[in-house]
Amino acid sequence: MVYNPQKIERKWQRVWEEAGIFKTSDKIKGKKNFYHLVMFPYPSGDLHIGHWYNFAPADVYARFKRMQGFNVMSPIGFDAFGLPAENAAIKHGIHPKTWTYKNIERMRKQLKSMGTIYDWQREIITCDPDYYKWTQWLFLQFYKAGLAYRAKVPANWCPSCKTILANEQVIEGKCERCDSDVLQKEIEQWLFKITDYAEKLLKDLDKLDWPERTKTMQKNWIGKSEGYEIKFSSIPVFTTRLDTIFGCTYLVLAPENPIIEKLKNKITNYQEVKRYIEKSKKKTERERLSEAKEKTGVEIKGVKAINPANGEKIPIWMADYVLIGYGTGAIMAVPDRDERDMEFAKKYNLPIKKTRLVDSKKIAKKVKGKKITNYKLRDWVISRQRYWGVPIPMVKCQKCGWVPVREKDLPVLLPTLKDFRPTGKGKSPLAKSKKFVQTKCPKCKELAERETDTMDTFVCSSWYYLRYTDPKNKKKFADPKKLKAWLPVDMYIGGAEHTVMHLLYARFFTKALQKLGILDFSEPFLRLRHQGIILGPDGQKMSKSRGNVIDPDIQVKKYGADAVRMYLCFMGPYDQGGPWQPRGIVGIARFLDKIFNFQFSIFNDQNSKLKKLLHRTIKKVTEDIENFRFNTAISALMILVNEMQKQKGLEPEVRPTLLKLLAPFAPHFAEELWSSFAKASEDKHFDIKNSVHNQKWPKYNPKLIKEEMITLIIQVNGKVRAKTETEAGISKEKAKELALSCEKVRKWTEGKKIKKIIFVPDKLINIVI
RNA sequence: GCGGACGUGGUGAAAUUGGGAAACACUUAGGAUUUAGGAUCCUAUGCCGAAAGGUUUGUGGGUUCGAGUCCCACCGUCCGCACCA
Repeated sequence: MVYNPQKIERKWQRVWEEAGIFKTSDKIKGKKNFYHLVMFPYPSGDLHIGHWYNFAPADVYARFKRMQGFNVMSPIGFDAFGLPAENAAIKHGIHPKTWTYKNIERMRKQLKSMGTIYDWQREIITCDPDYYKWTQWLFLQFYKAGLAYRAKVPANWCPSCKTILANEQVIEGKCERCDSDVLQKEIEQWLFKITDYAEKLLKDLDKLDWPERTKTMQKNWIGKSEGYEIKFSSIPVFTTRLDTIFGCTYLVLAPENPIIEKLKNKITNYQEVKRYIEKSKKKTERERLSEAKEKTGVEIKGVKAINPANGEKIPIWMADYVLIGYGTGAIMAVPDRDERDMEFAKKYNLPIKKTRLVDSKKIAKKVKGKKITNYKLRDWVISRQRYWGVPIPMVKCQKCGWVPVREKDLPVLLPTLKDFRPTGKGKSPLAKSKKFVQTKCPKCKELAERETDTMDTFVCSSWYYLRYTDPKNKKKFADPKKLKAWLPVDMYIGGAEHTVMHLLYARFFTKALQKLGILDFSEPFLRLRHQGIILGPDGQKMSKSRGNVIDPDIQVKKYGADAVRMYLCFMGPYDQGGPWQPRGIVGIARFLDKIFNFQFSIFNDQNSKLKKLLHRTIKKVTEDIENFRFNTAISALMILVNEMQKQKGLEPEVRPTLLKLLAPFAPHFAEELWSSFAKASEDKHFDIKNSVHNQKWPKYNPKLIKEEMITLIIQVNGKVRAKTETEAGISKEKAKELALSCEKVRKWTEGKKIKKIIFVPDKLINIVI
């Protein structure tokens, strides 16, 4: 018999699908529900090896949990709205919708070839009206609760994508998607009040089983700091170091600070001030960042502020190193204590004064300071001036102002536009469709206009994990009973790049919906694990131009899906990723081949070495999968198989147990051998109910993993000089005797005085001379 | 600059609480089998050495009977934040 993975895999995928063995029901008697979730993919066109690395080891975990007796739900869907679909569609001259659904079709096929346990009946696609109807509904709930509001705020404008971006989507002053320099622009926008939840988002991190670095990054992003707000004359200032107030020698305002406009009449150099304001407005975010080393500023002449601590008159300056969006947009400068203030003071010859530290609380009382907590987190701008997204369900009426669309009129359908390209004028292409724009006011029924901006895609992905529990519900976004049955998510797996975007937004949504009484839990994802990034064989990021892309389809053709799954698990720690080694997968292929062609005979020996190894392997594989150490789990299986080969016969339980342990990693392979094994041993037709995947995960016998014989390490002065086999539980005295009788040891100890003996039971003895 | 993670053979990597460094693979070499190639099996494979033995976890120091693991300094890589007062 030759191991032919392609044939086997196709066969079993068909059998499983027909039998529906991976369909999930909301309740199974005697089983606990386990919600296992992978971050849903963006329908980019082809499944690349990175997707496989996300989904395959995750599927190993899901299958493992399933065999452990949990009722596992592992759903999949597509995060289908967003800029890339539009950009690709523009490039290829097709409609984003056509492009998206074509890609989904293709990716579905590829996903199925992986042999995952996804329940396809729960599939969701965020650009389906059946889905985004509820995205709009949730927006309306937020609006009613005051969590969605409209405001003219300075926001990040990407001139290439021609839309506003959230702070989280600007990386080093550049657009997260296209790398263009981002400009500051003031437009009226819809925002979500995520800042209301800053404290809760920060505090609740403590109760999550998430990677530490991810929690730290969220903490830093939220950026809490406590301090005081005090007034210098009429100018409020925020400081965390009120104790340094006696060293304050001048004030600095942000150029955008509205106080400057109010002081206009008193300012003697207003022209100069205005020029500076205009200049800093024109700078891109990145220019401001790159100029960070060289500070600039202008004195606001004609006005002075008074330091409330000592009554001193001090000058007021304006500089763009002070940010309008943080604190009060004004600082008290203490050059003696603050490097930045010192640099500025030196450049412009401002006074520098040695400060004496005082008690913050006392001085706060004296200067009437208010205790204030500030966060770096800003409200989430969700308006996008682009076509391929969820229409914001709001109507602007001349008489009534902004009015929400009535719930029964949802969804507000995204019109099919021929020209869907962004306009660049600060309005979405939807504004070009009269049919879409013209509507009646839901309140007064007069003619009115629809909002034409669409929502940030991250809104769609902030709640998709809720919809999976009840994806076809037409009356509710999800049935409360079903939500209760599954949520919160027990295990969430995906890339670390979503740390301050998706993962933060989803947490905010959950908290907001809890407050609205829609959900009864406060955190969506209890446990989180990240996968690393797979690099090309050359150790570089995979890219078409470098020609180092590994196509999973080709690997599957060559070695089979099971080998690809297993190799991805075997290559190293899951969160580390690393280069794909073309030769590496060969080792896995050989391993599977070896098992497939294994010739064996059965015999009984309750205490055989192999049986003990088997139970140790069960223990190791179980613990390793639970801890996402797939690589060492596989190496343990390899050790077992190597030992099996050395033995002349097998204990009856060895083979079936090995197949169970292999089942999560190589599901088709294990099923094939399991079925032929079942047929042979029971001489009846294999029944899918007895599938290896419906077997109970093996348990180890604690008695069998206890060692009776150990290898005692004998050290002299901490150096290994000998090893000896001896029975477990040997006493210190006996061990000493044994050690000193060793010829190799005597060579080192002869004629020397023993100072000390260190004995570690069942492990080692160290003779110090 | 600040914060975090990390640094182990030719390669991917292992290594409970400080206790055998390099498990498991890949690669390479030699051998068996084979018409040949491939596949498979056996042996070897950190470095120096014929061997005995010595030596090895980025560098330097420290704690300890004993350090890849703990502490200090430095070098390097990666990630995140980036004037947040």
